[in-house]
Amino acid sequence: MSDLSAQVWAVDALGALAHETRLSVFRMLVQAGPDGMIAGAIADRTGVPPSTMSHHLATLERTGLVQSERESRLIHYRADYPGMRRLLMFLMQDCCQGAPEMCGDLVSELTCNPASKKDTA
Amino acid sequence: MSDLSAQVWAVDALGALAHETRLSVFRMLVQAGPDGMIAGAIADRTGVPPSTMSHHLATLERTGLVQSERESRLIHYRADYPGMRRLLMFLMQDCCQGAPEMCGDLVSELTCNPASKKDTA
DNA sequence: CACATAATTCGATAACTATCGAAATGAAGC
DNA sequence: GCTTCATTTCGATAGTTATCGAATTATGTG
Repeated sequence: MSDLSAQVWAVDALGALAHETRLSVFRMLVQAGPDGMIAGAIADRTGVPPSTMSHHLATLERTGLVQSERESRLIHYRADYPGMRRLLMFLMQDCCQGAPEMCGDLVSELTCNPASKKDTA
Repeated sequence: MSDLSAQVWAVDALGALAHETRLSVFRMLVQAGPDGMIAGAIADRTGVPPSTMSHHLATLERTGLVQSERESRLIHYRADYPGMRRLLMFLMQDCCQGAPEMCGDLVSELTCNPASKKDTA
């Protein structure tokens, strides 16, 4: 049962990331770390009008890829790490069936180049 | 340079998978293994008319997630493993920056539960 | 070459998604 | 309780993507 509805969710989550603006925002929020960013700052930094950005953020939140929290007048958005992890798990496990040609050694490649290319070969 | 254009490609590839029919087809092709499946069989098995399926397959192929090869009158489609691997790499490395909360231990979870849930918790 | 079969491309229509200004909501501060 | 500021919701329009039958191309067979 989990598999069919997992796919329905995955289609939605993939669709949420399948947009230039939304993918940039998600990456920006990953970079921003646990504090995330304020809605207005996200709109400013991307040059997208607030009402448009609000829709994009709602799309990302609806699929569980970002979370929001109001702090007085400001709304903080942050990347939802478990949500993204769930998507990666779906792709590797349910979709690719863990096939090593696709999934193998991915993490060790990351571990050797942890999120920056400063480290020389 | 690679990062900006990698994102443009990723948006396309994510969009290719962000469709119920196309995601099912991709999973079906992973299951089918290296021989892949014939176009008509894919259409039959999903109940989607051939012309519609042809568009979906073209979308998947355009983004490098499947490959096709003609064998006389039949066209074989197969999952493009390096293409999917590239997408997983993008998501883990460029998008998530290898953050362990999202990317950590994914492969070991796969290794312990290789593509089946028979194994109890 | 006529024929049959596999698949694609064309073309029109329907369905969905994106965009953004204007109006509404929510939260403070005076 | 009026004002201001941050953000969302509404609503209309534009743009993109999906769908599928009909026409076309590619390939093999008698």
